[in-house]
Amino acid sequence: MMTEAHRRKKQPIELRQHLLDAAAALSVRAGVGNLRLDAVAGAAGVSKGGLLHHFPSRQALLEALCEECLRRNDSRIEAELAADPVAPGRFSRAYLAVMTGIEVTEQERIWGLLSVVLFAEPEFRDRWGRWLAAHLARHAETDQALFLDVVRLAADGLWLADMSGENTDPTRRNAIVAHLRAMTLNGREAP
Amino acid sequence: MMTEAHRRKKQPIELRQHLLDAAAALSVRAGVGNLRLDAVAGAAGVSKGGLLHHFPSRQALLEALCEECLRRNDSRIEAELAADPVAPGRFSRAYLAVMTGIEVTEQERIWGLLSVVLFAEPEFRDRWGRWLAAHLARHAETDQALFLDVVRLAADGLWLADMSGENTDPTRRNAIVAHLRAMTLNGREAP
DNA sequence: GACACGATACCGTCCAGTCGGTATGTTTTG
DNA sequence: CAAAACATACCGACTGGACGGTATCGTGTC
Repeated sequence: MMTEAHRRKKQPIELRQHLLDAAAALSVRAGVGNLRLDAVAGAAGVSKGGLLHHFPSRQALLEALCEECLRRNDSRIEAELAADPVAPGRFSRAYLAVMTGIEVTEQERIWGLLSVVLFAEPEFRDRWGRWLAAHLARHAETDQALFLDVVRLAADGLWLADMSGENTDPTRRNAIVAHLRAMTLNGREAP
Repeated sequence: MMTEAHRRKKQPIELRQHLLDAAAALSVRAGVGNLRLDAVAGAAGVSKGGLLHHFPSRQALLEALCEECLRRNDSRIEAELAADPVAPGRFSRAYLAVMTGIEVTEQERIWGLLSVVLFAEPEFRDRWGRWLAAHLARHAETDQALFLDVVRLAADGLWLADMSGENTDPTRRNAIVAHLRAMTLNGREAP
C-alpha cells in the first residue's frame, strides 16, 4: 500500500534542499561521522529510498553538503564585496563581516556550524584551503598586508569561538569586531 | 595458537600510549567518526582484545583521546607560563606560543591536528570552551585587554590555518607570529 | 598461583546500498 | 487531443558486510 506521500505535489528541488538542511542539522548535532541516512531521510519527511534517489550514496550526500557549505559562504562574501565602496582591505572586511555576522535564521546558524564540523574531513580542509587561497590571490592588490592577515586570522578565531559555544558577552564581542573592522580601514590598531 | 607476541616483554603503559597515538593518527587521517577499533589495534601492533583490555569501549577510547589532548595542551601552556618573567599578557603569550609553536615530532603534529578533528564532537567543544574560560578567569589580572583578545583569536586562526594545510610561506608566517607576540608586549600594534 | 596482560573466536546489531515496485509528470505518436 | 510510451520521483523490504562488544583461553610477571 503506497501511502499518500505519492500523491503530494512533487517538488524534487525543494526536497533536495530539505535533505541537505536536515543532513546539516544532524551533522552539527552529532558530527559527520554519526550521520545516518535513515535519520536524514526521516528528518526531511521522506524514505531512505527517496534520499538515495537524490544522492546515490552517502559519500555523494556528504560531498553535496560540502559543496553547499562553500557555495553559501561564497555568495555571502560576494554580496559584501559588492556593497563595499572602499577598495583597500575590501576582501578582509567582507571576510570579517561574513565570519562574524549574526545569523538570523536557525538554519543559517546551522550552516555556519557545519563548517567547523566538516573540518573533521580532510578532503574538506583541502577544499577550504584552496578556496581561501584563490580568493586571496584574486584580491592581492587590495588585501596584501600584515595587519590584514591578522584581522582575517582573528576573524577565524572569533568564528571558531562562537561555534564552540563560548559565550563571551556580546558587548565585548562587538567591541572586538568593531576593533578589527577599524583595523581594516586604518591600517593599524586603534588605541 | 598464540603467536610470539605473547613472548615479548609486557609494557602495559607503553602500549596504552601507543594505542592513543595510533588512535590519534587514524582520527586525523579520516575523522573521528571513521575510527575503527581493529585499525587502532592493528596500528599499535596488538589485537582488538588487547585494545579492549585497556579501553573497555570505543567511547572510553575517545574520551581518553580527548583527555590526553587537553592534558598535552595544558602541560605545554604551563611550561610556557613558568618560563616567562614578564607579567602583563603572560597567558596570551603562552597561548600564542603553544598554538603556533612548531611541532618537532610528527606525533606532536598529529596531536595538534587532533584538536581540530575533535571539534566535530560537540562534547569536546564544550570541554574546550570550559578549559579556556577557566584559564582566562585565572589570568584575568594579567590578560584582560581587547588587544590580547585579538592576539589569542588570531593565534586560533593561525593554528586553524596551519592545520588545514594552507602553506603560507614560512617567513610571512613568522612575521605574523612575531607581530602578535610584540602586541602582547607593547599593548598595541607595531607599525 | 594469582593476577594482569594479551590473543582468538564468535555473536548481535546496525546500517549503507540494492531491488522491485508504484505513482506522477512529460513527450511522442497515431 | 487522446493514449501510449517513457521518464522521474519516491517507497519499503531485504541483505550482506562491517564493526563493537563478549567470552574464553594462553602467557608472562610478581
